[in-house]
Amino acid sequence: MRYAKGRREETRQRVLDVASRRFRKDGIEAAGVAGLMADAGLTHGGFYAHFASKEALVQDAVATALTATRAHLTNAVETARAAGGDGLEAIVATYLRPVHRDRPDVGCAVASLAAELARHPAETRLVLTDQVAAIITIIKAALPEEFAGDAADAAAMAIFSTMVGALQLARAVTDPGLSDRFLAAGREAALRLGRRPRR
Amino acid sequence: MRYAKGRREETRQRVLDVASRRFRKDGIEAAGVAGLMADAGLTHGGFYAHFASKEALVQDAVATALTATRAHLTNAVETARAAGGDGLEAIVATYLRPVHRDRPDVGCAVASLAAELARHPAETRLVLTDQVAAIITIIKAALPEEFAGDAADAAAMAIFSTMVGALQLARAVTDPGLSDRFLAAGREAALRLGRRPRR
DNA sequence: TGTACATCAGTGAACGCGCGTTCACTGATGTAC
DNA sequence: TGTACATCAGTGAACGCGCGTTCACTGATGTAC
Repeated sequence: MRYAKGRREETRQRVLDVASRRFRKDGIEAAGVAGLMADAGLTHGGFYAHFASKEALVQDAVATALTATRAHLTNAVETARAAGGDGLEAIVATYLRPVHRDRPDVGCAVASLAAELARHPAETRLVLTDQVAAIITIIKAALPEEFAGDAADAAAMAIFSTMVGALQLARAVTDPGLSDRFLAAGREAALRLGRRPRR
Repeated sequence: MRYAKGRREETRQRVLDVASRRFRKDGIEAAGVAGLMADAGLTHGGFYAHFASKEALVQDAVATALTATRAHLTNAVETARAAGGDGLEAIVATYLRPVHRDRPDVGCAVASLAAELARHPAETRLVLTDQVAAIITIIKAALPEEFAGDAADAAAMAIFSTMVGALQLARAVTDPGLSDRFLAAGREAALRLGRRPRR
């Protein structure tokens, strides 16, 4: 049957939303096309009316997920600054919160998928690269004025690396106390990396 | 046929070595039992004479891989100290070397598999947890004397988080220059986290 | 020492299942007259 | 305004393939006599 005007785009968005959550929760390989479509209330055959391949969906889903994560980070910075607080503190507190550890499905796709995406085609890794660069820019903008140029880039990259690693370790480890300590150690370290070195 | 005395253990080790490399290179899910056995020069049916399940192999392979990684780190510390150098510098330089980024198959399984292992059964995650704790202990022992107790643990956990995150980002990103800068930023940050805060 | 037999690592076919993708088909809607 | 028809998102069966696991079987070796 032919469907009403905005329906096609609406369906595409629904599949994209389902995929971006399932990929982050279960991994890309473990989330099959048929299951994603079922979650979106459709049968699997219709998938290719919206995406050229599963890999094309992965690219769109990674971009969608990380665009949302960037919005969360930007919003955290703005809210903190409006209240007279520190932008970097807001980023670090948001990223290394227990709820972020416990809800990978709505969390940062870099933490949940970077290792898996490293094995994907260059086109897919390029999407990730652009998103990572944009996140680095957000962190850089939240750094104190003392940081400039290459030093600011390096600090932002180190802070992001620390947050990604700490979140993953907090998720992987079975001991809840150790998990909490990875989050706390990551927060403390990320903030320290955002201060001007005293040397 | 019945085989010579040490043959069973020899075969088991060969499968384990193949698995620990393939898991790190391709991911656990992407490395199938049949393929692993073929790489070990065997047919897939014999797999269950050595391992109760693929998950049991995963547990052994993760332990094997990370035991080797711990040995590399310990060795780097000892070699550096014997030459009058710094233990932490040796760890950081070893971990965030370009060759480690480019050879995940023989590298740290935490960097390549932490996110995937976070979705595995508790028994498997426990193996990872023990190995992570042992790595933290190695890093802690390479810290300056000023660090003590909880502060030393936190510093070691932050340093490991930074190294894991930086290595993953260096692997995932398509831009070689950006990749190198993630390694360099990670090295600088990890070393800074290993110095006593001046405040 | 020589012979008979039990052992068991390894083989290869088969199990049911899910994977990504293709394709002939459906049928309510938008468009053309 | 009313009718005929083209459109195309979505359906569901089918494609070949690989997955983890099971199982009857093989046959050189170690053991028992």
